Amino acid sequence: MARGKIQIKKIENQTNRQVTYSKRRNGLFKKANELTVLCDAKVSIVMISSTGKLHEFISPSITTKQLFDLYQKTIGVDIWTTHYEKMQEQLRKLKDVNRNLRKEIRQRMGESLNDLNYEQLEELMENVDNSLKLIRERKVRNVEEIHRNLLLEFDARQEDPYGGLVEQEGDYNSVLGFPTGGHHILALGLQPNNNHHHHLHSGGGSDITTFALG
Amino acid sequence: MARGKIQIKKIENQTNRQVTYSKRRNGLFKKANELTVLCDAKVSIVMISSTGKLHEFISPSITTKQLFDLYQKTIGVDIWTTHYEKMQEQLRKLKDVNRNLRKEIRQRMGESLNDLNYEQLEELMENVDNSLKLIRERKVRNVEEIHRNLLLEFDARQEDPYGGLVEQEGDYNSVLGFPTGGHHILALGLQPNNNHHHHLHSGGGSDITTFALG
DNA sequence: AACTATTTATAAGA
DNA sequence: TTCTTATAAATAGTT
Repeated sequence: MARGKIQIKKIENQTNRQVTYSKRRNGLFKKANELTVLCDAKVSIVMISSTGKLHEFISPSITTKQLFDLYQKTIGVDIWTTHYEKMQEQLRKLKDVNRNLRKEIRQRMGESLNDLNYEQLEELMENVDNSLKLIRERKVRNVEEIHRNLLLEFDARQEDPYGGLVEQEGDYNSVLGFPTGGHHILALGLQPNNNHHHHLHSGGGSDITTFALG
Repeated sequence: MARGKIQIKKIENQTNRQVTYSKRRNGLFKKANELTVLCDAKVSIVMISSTGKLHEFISPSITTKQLFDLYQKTIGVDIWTTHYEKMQEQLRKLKDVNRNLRKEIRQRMGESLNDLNYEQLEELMENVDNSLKLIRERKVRNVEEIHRNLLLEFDARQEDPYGGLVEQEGDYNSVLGFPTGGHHILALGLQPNNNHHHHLHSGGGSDITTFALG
């Protein structure tokens, strides 16, 4: 738009393209800022260059998060889906597992036995009978020995209070051999990525920021 | 920028402000589109006018959601914290419950008894002993009756397979009276809001869209 | 990063 | 909202 008109098509020369990107980005952000002030509007601009750099402009009166929240509330697009879909799946599976655990306990307590057929009932009975023997056997042991073990246990548990995460413990599988439907608990890495490069682009208390993609 | 220079400050006359907003918004979107094409960049603009209308521009090569995902991955700031913080808390509590349930089962099976003192061991033994009696008693019942109950149960469970959600079942509380730390599971409403008003702003296969806030 | 000839955006008016 | 147009602002090509 100066020293000659240009066609609006991709600039093939990479250097030219980057220079133009930089100049026009500044122009765009300046315009966005003017619009913010003149019209009392809220503007968010996020852009990624052909080299993968991320730049953003955000009106001073709002945060990007707030605008994103508003955006998703207004448009209804499930922006969060990819992030909480996995967690919801994990939650659902944990609830299933807990449900099965509760059921097993109830059965071991002599409740909810209607779900069991005769063979399962017999199996359960033998299992509980055997458990009772174990417990009784244990009970008759010297109390001092129990106490000594407790102290040893206590030391060990200082480092690993619960013996690992649920994921490491694996799926719920009934000791009585009830089908569990093949549930699988996934390990998820849901911590925010923090090893980013953070670089303030424009001075003067502006809200224009530049980030490098990981 | 024409017929006289203007100060970059809020236009007080509302009509003027809206006219300027509309004109400059078009200008900004045009510039954004040129930048997209010329420099092979990806640009997202979301803006909210002083009257609460939401407008957006997005480069054809990407969706707003993709750019948002990329934004959060790049910047890593916990934009989503408020959304998944609650879920993480819920996950943590479910895992606690899960852990306690597993522990109780192990103890009922005669394992992990070192955590128990003598009184608890005795209580457990009596409990299991009583459970065994219940199960044995049940086992001697007529198999036909069991079968009849099974059929009745089956019909009932068609509607409500698991008898309610974990939330409704309440926290885990050991039947043996172990402390649970007062855990509380929260119910979350995390469904995206879909009752939005959707209105295409610009023609010509553009990616410029206008939304009215609910 | 600066310069500047030109193109483009737009404020005010219709 | 759209058009017109004088003028301010942005910027392509150059240094």
